Amino acid sequence: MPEHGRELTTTATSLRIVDVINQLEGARMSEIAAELDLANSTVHAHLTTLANRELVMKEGNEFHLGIKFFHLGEQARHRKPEYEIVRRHAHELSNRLNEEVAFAITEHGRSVIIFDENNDPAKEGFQVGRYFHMHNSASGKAMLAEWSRERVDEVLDRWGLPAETENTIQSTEELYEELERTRDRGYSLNRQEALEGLMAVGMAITNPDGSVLGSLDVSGPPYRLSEEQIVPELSETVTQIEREIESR
Amino acid sequence: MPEHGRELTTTATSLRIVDVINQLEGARMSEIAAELDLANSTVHAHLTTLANRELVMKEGNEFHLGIKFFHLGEQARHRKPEYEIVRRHAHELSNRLNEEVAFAITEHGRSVIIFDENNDPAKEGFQVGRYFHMHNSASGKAMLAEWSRERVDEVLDRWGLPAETENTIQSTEELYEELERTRDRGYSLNRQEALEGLMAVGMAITNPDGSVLGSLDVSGPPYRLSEEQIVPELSETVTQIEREIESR
DNA sequence: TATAAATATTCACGAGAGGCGAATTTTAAC
DNA sequence: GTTAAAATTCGCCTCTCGTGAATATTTATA
Repeated sequence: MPEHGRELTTTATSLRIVDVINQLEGARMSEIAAELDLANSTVHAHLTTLANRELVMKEGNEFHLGIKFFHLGEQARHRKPEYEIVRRHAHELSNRLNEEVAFAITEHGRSVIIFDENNDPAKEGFQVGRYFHMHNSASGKAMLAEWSRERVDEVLDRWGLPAETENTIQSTEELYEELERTRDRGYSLNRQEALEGLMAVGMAITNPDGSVLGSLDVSGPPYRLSEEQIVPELSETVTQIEREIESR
Repeated sequence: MPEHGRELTTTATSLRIVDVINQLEGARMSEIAAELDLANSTVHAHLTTLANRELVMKEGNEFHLGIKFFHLGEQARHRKPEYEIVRRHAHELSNRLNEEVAFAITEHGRSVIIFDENNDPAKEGFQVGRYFHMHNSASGKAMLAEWSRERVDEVLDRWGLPAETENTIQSTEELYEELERTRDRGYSLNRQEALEGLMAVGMAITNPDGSVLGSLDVSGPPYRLSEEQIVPELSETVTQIEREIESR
C-alpha cells in the first residue's frame, strides 16, 4: 500500500485497526488481534490511544467507529466553498428533472459522492460516502475524460478495472476509447456498469484554472432516463456553476 | 488527555497532526511542525503514512483532511438501524411543525447532531457534525437528565461548564436543579444558552433496556417557538419512535 | 450460584522503530 | 537568475512499541 516515503508502522497499525472495526461493523479486541495477527496487549494499547482521542468508542466490549469521524468528515465535506455552490445548483436541477443528482469528488484514484440531492427528501441517497471506482461510474468517467493519459494510467495501475456488472469496462483500450467518446459528446454515460438497473449521465465541473473540482451526475432507472431531456439541463447547470465559481 | 491505560505516542502524534490540519483548515508541513514543536522530518513521516492511508490529502503543498474521514463518518452516522428510524420520524415532525428538528447522539461527554431535518431542503443545518457541550443544549440536557448523578459528574469533571452566552448555566448546583426540573416536566429547554436568538425544546429517546439512544430537539427563534404547540407533537413523535424501536 | 473458559488488562523487558539534525533536493520568492 | 524557504532523504541513537506471561475481569456453562 505504501506509495513512497517512510511508513510509520505504529500509526499504520492503528489505522489498520480502524479499518478492521469498520469492515466488521464493530469488533471485540480479540477479534481484531486475530484478524491482524497481533498480540492482544498490542491491540489493547492501540485501542486505548484511539479511544482517548475519540476516534473509537467502546460499547460493552465492542469497539466502534467514533463520531469524531463524522465530525471530521463533515469538515472535509464542506472544505471548499465551491462545494456548497454545487450543492445548491444540484438541488435545483434535481427538482426540475425530478431525478436524483449526485456530486462526487475524487481523491487517491477513487471517487466519493459527497452530496446527493433528491426530489424525495424522505429518502437518503444510499451511495453517499461510498467509494466508487472511476471506470464504472458516470461521475468517474467524466473526471477521467478531463485528465491526462498519464494520470489516468496512474489510477489504472493502482486500482485496475474491477468488474461490478457484466457491462463494466474491463480492458484498458476499451476505456481509452470510452473516454474519447465522452470528450466528443461532452458528457459521460454509465449504462448499468456499476449497478444493474441503474444508469447515469455525468459531467465534470472544472475550476477556473482548468483543474477538475468534481462531477455531477443524474441517475435513475434506464426506462425513465432519456439523454435528450437530461443533457441540456445538466449542461446548463454545469455552466451556471462554473460561472458562479469564477465570479467569486 | 489520556484517561487511562498506555498511550502510544506515535499514534497520538499522528492524530494531533490531523487535529492541527483540521483546526487550521489545511496546513503546510512546516506549519504543522512549528505548531506541534516537532522536527520537519518527523512530521514528514507522519504525513506520508496518513496520506498513504488516505486520511490526508495533499493539494499543492497544503495538507487537508481526506474524504476517507467522510467515508468513515457516514459509516458511524448509520451505525445503528435505530438512527434511520429516528431520522424518518424527525423528518415528519419537521414537516408538521414547520421547524428544524435535530437528532443528536453523545460520546465521550459531548454531543453531536447527526441528522438535521428541515422544512426547507435547500438549506442545510449548519450545526451538523459540530460538537456541543451537554449543559448548554436542549439535546444535551435531555440526555443528562436521564443519567445517574455519577455519570453527570464525570462529564462535568472532563468538560466543565464553559459559557457560550450570558444565559449559559455556570454552576454545578444550578445544573443539578435544571436537570431535576427537566425530569419533572418531561422535556428539556434551551433558552438561548448556546446561541443568542436560538431556543430549543428537547427530549431523550430511550432504548428498550432503559439506556439513552440519543435526543431529539426542535429549535427556532424564541418569538416563533411555543412550548404549548411543540411539546405534545414532540412527545408523540418520541413515543412512536420508541414503540417502533421496541417492535423490531 | 458455582465453576470453567474466554477475554481483557497490566507488567517488565528486549528488539527495533521513531524522532532528530544535518545534508540534499525541490519549490517559492524576489 | 539568484536567493531564501520549504520539502525530502539519510544514518544514528534513544526511547518506545510489541510481546508473552501473569493477573483480573467478563462471559458461558453446568
